[in-house]
Amino acid sequence: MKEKENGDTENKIKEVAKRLFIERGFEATKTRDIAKEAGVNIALLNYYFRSKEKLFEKIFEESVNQYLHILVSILNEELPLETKIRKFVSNYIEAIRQEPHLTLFVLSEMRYRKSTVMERIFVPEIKSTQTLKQQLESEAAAGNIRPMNHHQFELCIASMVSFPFIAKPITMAIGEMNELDFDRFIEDRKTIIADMMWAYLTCKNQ
Amino acid sequence: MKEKENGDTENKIKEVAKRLFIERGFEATKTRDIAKEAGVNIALLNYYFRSKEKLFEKIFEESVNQYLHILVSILNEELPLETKIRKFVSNYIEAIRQEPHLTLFVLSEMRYRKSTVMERIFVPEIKSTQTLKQQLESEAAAGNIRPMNHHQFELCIASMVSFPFIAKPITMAIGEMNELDFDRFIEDRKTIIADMMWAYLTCKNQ
DNA sequence: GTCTATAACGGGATAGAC
DNA sequence: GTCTATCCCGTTATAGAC
Repeated sequence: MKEKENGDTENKIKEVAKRLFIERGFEATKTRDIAKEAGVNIALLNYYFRSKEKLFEKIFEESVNQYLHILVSILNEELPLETKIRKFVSNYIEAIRQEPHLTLFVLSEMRYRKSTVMERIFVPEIKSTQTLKQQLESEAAAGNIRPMNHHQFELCIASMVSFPFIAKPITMAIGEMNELDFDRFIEDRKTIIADMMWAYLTCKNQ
Repeated sequence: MKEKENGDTENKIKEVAKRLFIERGFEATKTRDIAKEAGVNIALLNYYFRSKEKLFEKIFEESVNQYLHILVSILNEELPLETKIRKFVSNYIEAIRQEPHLTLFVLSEMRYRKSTVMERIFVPEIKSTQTLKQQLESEAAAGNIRPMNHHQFELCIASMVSFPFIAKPITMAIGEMNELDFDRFIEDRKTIIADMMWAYLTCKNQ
């Protein structure tokens, strides 16, 4: 009876599969590679998950959930607007740093796979975030900031935070950066992005 | 002798292949699909391009070039900074509208294919764009704008412009948009993005 | 649960006729 | 140049022993 120290083969497979899927995408990931790196046989993948497709769907759904929890949790906190923006940008960046390939993975798989994940999970979860919207509206009504569509607002932040990671090879090549330079570049961005959003909302000299 | 009205089979193949590669990526695009949609046989692909790999490389290189010409041409024009920003954002958005899948295609293929395209073409082309950099520096020296690293500046614009297209399905779902709504949303962004960049650069009340 | 062996299939590439 | 037929490999999935 073979018994790995911590037992669970199923999790080992899923863990490896997740890493490979995220790095390479669905098509480029071969079941053989997953099995090999997990130290088991292909037959086991099918024993636990029935098919490559099913295994992928499970992982994709988990990834989307993981990605969402990064975002949503912060948005509903009770904080003054400027503080919230700064905290959100900073946490968002840190979260992506933990799993830098996740964004591009989700976006590229989303494009030609008509997964039901989006309607089932993504949209409901995101729409639960109404606090920020109300905050923008009331601050604008009070004349403290300029009025702004909250979707535009959110998309600006999401863009500026995640794009450098999505386009990391290009960013690094153009700026002639090494890994350390890139980290510093991203660190600087925390302030820049928050300042920029805040400048736009509050700037008087238009 | 079969002669199509406009002759060139080779171009027909390349055209179809380009569309499919851009829509689906390298791995998910099958030579059989290309041949079928081009109305020819697989043997012809290899006759003209030797292999799927070679065909792809050619198309990928062309796509990168196409993408770059969108960007670089505007950046070197002699225009006042604010005008240049507004024109750049607007033209960039229009260019992406012509080929909305191109950005995600280039970025996702870039990630796990160690193509030589980037070092050979991308970097030299982008680095030819020094005008904007100098402009930012001299305006800052004159006290007209706040000092800002030009890579950060460029990346902010590129992010906010291209991200909504990369994440189009998500953007549309969250905002409950149809195609027309999305177009309007993007149209609004032209002003928002330019205003935001300009507000950041010139805002006094920090 | 885990393995070996093998079935079943799909996909890229080529030979050779026209 | 363009086709048909075919090869051959890699990949997914399953049967069946342990």
